[in-house]
Amino acid sequence: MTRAPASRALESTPLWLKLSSYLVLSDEEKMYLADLERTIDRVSPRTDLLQQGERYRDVRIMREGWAIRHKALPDGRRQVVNFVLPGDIIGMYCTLFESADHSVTTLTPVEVASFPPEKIGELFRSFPRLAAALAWSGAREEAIVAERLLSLGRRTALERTAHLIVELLRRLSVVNMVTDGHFVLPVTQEILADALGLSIVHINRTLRRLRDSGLIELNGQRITVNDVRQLASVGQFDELYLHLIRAPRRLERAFSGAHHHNGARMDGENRPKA
Amino acid sequence: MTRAPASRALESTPLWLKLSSYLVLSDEEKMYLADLERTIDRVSPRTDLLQQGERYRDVRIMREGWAIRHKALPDGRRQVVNFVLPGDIIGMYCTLFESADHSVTTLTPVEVASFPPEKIGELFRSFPRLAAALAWSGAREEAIVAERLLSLGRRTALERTAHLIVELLRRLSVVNMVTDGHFVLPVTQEILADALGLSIVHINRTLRRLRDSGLIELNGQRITVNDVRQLASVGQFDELYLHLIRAPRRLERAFSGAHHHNGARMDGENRPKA
DNA sequence: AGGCGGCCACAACATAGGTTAATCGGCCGA
DNA sequence: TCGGCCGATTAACCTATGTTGTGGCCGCCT
Repeated sequence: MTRAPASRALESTPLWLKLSSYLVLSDEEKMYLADLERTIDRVSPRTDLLQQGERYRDVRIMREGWAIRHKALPDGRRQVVNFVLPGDIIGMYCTLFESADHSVTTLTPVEVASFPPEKIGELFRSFPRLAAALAWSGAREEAIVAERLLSLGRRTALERTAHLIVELLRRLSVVNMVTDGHFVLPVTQEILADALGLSIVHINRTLRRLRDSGLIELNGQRITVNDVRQLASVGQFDELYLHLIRAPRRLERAFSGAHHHNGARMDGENRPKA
Repeated sequence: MTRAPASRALESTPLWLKLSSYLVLSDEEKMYLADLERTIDRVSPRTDLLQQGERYRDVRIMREGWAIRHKALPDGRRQVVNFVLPGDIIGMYCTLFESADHSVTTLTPVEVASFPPEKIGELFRSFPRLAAALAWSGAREEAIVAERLLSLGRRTALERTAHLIVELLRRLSVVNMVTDGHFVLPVTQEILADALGLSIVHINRTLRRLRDSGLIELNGQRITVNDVRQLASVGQFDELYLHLIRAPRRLERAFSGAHHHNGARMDGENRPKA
């Protein structure tokens, strides 16, 4: 793990992009966020950022690369709970727990920022709108896991696989990682299998079917989605669960501090005072 | 739905019991919590407290009875995401989303409290320790869903079923709903099937196996767990994911407000449970 | 260059779990 | 009291997915 200076503090980081799709945030908030992303580590592929049973440390922001959040059974069976993509947060509520009930492992070279969990409290106090945006990001993660539960419980292998591909497409779009319907999927079939609750052989069969039907193409790690509509329909994909809609108006009342009398609007370009 | 006056405002509600297992809270905090639970509704069995696609309204606290959180596919297949037990919160972060991606339906007569979501912001500002405890409860829910994902993806039918029974036993214990290893399981086999991603027939077979092996007994809605250890071992149950351990010390730094000088210590007279 | 390990691919076979269908008992409303 | 309905139970049969095993490709090390 290499620690490196932040090179693009005031550029648009993936997290910033993601949060911006939800809430218009002020420059001041952008600066605070940039500060959270100041301490940066570079991590090699196939490295654990966190291990099941281990004590939690810092909160982390994924800036670049892919990782997986996964849980293992004592006998080695493994389930990938979710993919960690640029702009995702790792262990946002880690202070609340004594130790981690899952592992996080990098798939590619990764760039992560870390900050001490106390910052979260500070955030809620001083930048409630930003905190709300982060809370949204966290709640959305839960929604994604719940949707994957629906997949594993009630969708067939073909449906699950199609659904996952569309989900990744949508999530990656938000952070500008999709061009013309294709993106890099730095994932072995074993990992896909562990994410979808299938055997590696069956994932292979299923991908073949999707390729044969012309819905997707695979060249190495690049996947091209030829017909999103149809793929989404195969996977019974309904993007409601991604909660991509902008923040509802009522958010202001709930999260902005009553002790900040600045009249800031939740959906405007206004900003609360520090 | 009948609205009724709160009858036991200052008694120990299930939520209070649950939070107390995590954090020792002050009388002031108890009173604030009681205030959140002041507006109470009674709801009949098989009633939706929330419907997929519907706009979110209030935050709710389950005080009595059971409900399920579930998601449905357009063709009717259904997955139960989680059981909502007394002391659980429904839609804690509901302000953040425009509309619900799941439904919540009662299984028994239910007593729920409702409060407007703005209270959550107030909570974070004025009662940070209580807010931390609620955040813990929410984060734990996510952990439970992730563990169920592991079940559906990688555990066999027998393992899943055993695991769920032990999980319910543990969760119900915290709110004093278990006596001598037996509790009321107000659930049809169809619901169990939908929770475990199995067919109704196969759940039946599986329960039979568990009964035949003497691990559990079923009489109507009462289930008796004869040998928790062994049942846990069948289900590869590791309670780590329930995060039942008392709040870590570092919590105080993160969540307590810097502008609050109430002298309450985050870890009170706590000690980790054996 | 040769060998090795990781990953993909596919065929042949095995099985956990799904489906269909029939029976039974309990509860409730007419 | 008599249906009628809902849920549990079980048997017989079926299929989606798992398992085992082989071969091929490619990159990497020595």
